[in-house]
Amino acid sequence: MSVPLYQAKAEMFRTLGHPVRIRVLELLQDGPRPVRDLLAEIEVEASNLSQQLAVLRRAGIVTSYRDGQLVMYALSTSDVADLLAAGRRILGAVLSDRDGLLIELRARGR
Amino acid sequence: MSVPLYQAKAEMFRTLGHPVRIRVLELLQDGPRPVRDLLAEIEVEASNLSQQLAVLRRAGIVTSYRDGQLVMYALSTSDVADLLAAGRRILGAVLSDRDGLLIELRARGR
DNA sequence: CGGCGACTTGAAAAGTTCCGCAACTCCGAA
DNA sequence: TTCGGAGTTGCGGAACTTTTCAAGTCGCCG
Repeated sequence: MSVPLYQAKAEMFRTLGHPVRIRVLELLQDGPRPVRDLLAEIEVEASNLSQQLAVLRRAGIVTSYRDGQLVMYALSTSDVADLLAAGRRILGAVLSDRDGLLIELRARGR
Repeated sequence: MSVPLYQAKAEMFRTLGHPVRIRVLELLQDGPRPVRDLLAEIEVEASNLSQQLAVLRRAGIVTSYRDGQLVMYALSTSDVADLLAAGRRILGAVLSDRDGLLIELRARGR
């Protein structure tokens, strides 16, 4: 066992710590999607999205495959959805006194 | 409009993405603890630990208070424990997928 | 009061991550 | 075969984080 467990955990959380990556994961919660779709929903350069997807792929959080001329991405495990849900709950708890984000959180769930 | 929600989420995950901070949170899961204790369990300089604690404090994930000559830290919400548990599950899923792949590769002599 | 132990803060150096650009690969259609 | 669309990769500089060291605060004991 070369990498200590707490370091592997830290790496995993750090992998989620980027706005584009969070948005990708939220979109993938509803099922696999082609890069084209992700690109249409997230305002970012193609090369930037591609780099963020590579980060998620390297961490083993998503998988990709080619379907004809499109490249599809999917969550590698549905546990990711639980993690995002737990994150949402903490954000709710932490923001509950200040910052109007809480209202947005309740209204949209994402 | 304040900070977009997906950015607040990303910041929260980024906050957890550091080995020392993960260890602190794991130790705090069993209840409040003084800095002295944390320092004894985590191999790091006092000033470094203090900076990491400040990061967690600023993010609202932990709270601190003074008790006599000691400073105590505690999780600000028990939801943090759920998040760590969800992280652990994903790590398990991701690592076992990798192992599975490794075994398959070995079996095929590639 | 003065010193000590327990922490925190500030600031600079060292280390990482992010981002746009250009160059690339790959597939399918003409 | 050549073209174009869909993605990916490499690179360098800007932006951010982490670490370290020195100096600072705070409460307690003698």
